[in-house]
Amino acid sequence: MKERKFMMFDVMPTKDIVAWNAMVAGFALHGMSEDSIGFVLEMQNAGQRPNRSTVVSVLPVVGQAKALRQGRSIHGYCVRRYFDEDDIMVGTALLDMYGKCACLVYACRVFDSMSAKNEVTWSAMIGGYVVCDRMVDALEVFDQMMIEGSSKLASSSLASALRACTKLADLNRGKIMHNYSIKCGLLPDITIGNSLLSMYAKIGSVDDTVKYFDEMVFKDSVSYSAIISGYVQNGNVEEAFAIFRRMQLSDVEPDVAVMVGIIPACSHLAALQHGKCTHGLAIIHGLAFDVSVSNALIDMYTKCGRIDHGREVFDRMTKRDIVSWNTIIAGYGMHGLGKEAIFLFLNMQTDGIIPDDITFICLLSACSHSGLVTEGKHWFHAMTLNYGIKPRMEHYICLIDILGRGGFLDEAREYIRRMPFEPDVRVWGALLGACRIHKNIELGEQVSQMIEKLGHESTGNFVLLSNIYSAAGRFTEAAKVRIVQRDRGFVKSPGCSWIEIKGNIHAFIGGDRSHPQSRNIYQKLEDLLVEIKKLGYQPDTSFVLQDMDDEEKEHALLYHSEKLAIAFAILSLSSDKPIFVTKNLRVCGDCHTAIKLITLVSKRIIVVRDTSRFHHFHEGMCNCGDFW
DNA sequence: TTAGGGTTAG
Repeated sequence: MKERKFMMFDVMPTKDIVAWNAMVAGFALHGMSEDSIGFVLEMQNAGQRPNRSTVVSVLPVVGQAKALRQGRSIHGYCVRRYFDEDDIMVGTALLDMYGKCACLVYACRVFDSMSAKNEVTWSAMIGGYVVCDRMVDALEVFDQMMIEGSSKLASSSLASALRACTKLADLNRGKIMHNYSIKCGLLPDITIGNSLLSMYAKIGSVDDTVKYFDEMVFKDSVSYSAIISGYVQNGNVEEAFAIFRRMQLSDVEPDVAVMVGIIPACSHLAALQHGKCTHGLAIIHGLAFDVSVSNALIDMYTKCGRIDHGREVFDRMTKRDIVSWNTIIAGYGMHGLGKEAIFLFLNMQTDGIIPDDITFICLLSACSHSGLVTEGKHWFHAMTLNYGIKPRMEHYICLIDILGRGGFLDEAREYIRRMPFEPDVRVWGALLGACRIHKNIELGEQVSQMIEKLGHESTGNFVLLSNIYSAAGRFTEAAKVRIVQRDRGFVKSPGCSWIEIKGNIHAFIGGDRSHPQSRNIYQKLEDLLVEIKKLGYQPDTSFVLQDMDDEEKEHALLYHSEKLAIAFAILSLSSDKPIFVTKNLRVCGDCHTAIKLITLVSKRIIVVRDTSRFHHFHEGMCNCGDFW
């Protein structure tokens, strides 16, 4: 505010209400919420009474800052001065502010009390429900508006309604709105165009999306980021890269949102070379030092196996937000570096950032991956006692995971019993996973029954129970579980591992012989098997689900996708290069043992990312301590 | 006074 001394405003000999309001609106326009709100207080101190225009200028800023306390006091001021009576603009600004502050009860109260509403009022109410994740209600208000027909249809209302359809994955309704926007002539509106594109990319087929994208007459950076992030969130990573390349050939410049959309595509593939190229592009376009882009880069590097690069990006940031800290803490957790994760958690607070509920999920999962049972329990309780954050289902899942992996199955069961809300299938799933690790058949069966009662079986849980039986040699029961799984339509997705060599992704499925170098790969694997058997490797056939004879089982294990990817990497990379493999499922226990020994015979460092974490294999050891 | 794209966990 010091610079203000030099402003025109300060040199004005007399300041009327118009001048004060212009300043409030000016700060608001530049997103300077604190200054805008502060100025309203300052004008009152200077003896100037805010009028309707002041209120209408400052309320959107209050909403943006989610400053409910100030918003309520402004509301009180409006009531005292009768501004809220029959003034559509004041009423709309108030209800919009309440909506943005997630205070829907008040938003609705203002909305219902308004005797006259215009299209902006309806739009603000629909938007309020969308902000608060109440999509069904948002669409109900939209319908009500259409039935009443007293206001014209604002494109903002349609945009919010389309967003509700997207969140609800309601493609049919979205398509109806698409037709409706054509009828109303709203399609050329870029906001509507991009909302439709975003909807198709997030819930439609790739064909639908490309068709619509190609039909768009005008495309801006929002169009590109909408389609790219929509694709990435849906797992259509290749298609996202294709659109990104099209963008580079177009005259549209990438912006922060485009970069933040495409960077996770590299993380999905664990494609470090792609990630580095994208990082380079962000630097060229002057976007690499943006907080959100840096956050996405930290995430990308940690998920591509390079926690060191992630840390470099983190250390170089001049400004960090809560996402930066959560991302780096989660990164250390994933790499099994729990102590460092706790150290950073403490550092973030000295840096003035208050941990949120997500921070604790990152921290607890870090404790789980590092076997830090005492620390995990401590932070779970401290979260409520010292930080006032009530544990959600996700926090319980982490806690059960920590206790379960650590072998404290009874304690985990007790925590579930004492939960203040009903545990969902994921909580039971965490306990079932622990039963698999610690081979506790009795509890495993009980937990499976609980999961069945909930009626939310998933493929993963069937596989876990089947594994528990197989590990105990009870193949009849294991087979029964698999039959039930098949009859109920759950299909186990095939294990797939991939590796990036010189910027190309090579993917392998178990037993796969489609790779051009398949013969060499299988030969290499046979050679490795001979070598590691000399070191005492015995195939752990309990990880084979089928009741085959031992020789068959050994073959099924030998050709698991992660082993194929590693054999190919040893053939393709010079011996000083670490090998990074990514798998779409958890690493199998037998592969885990085999890979430890492979690091000894091949003198390689092997890093495997599975769905849960990173395994750093080096000199016959894995940093997960054999719990994952 | 309203509206389109983005990063963290599970």
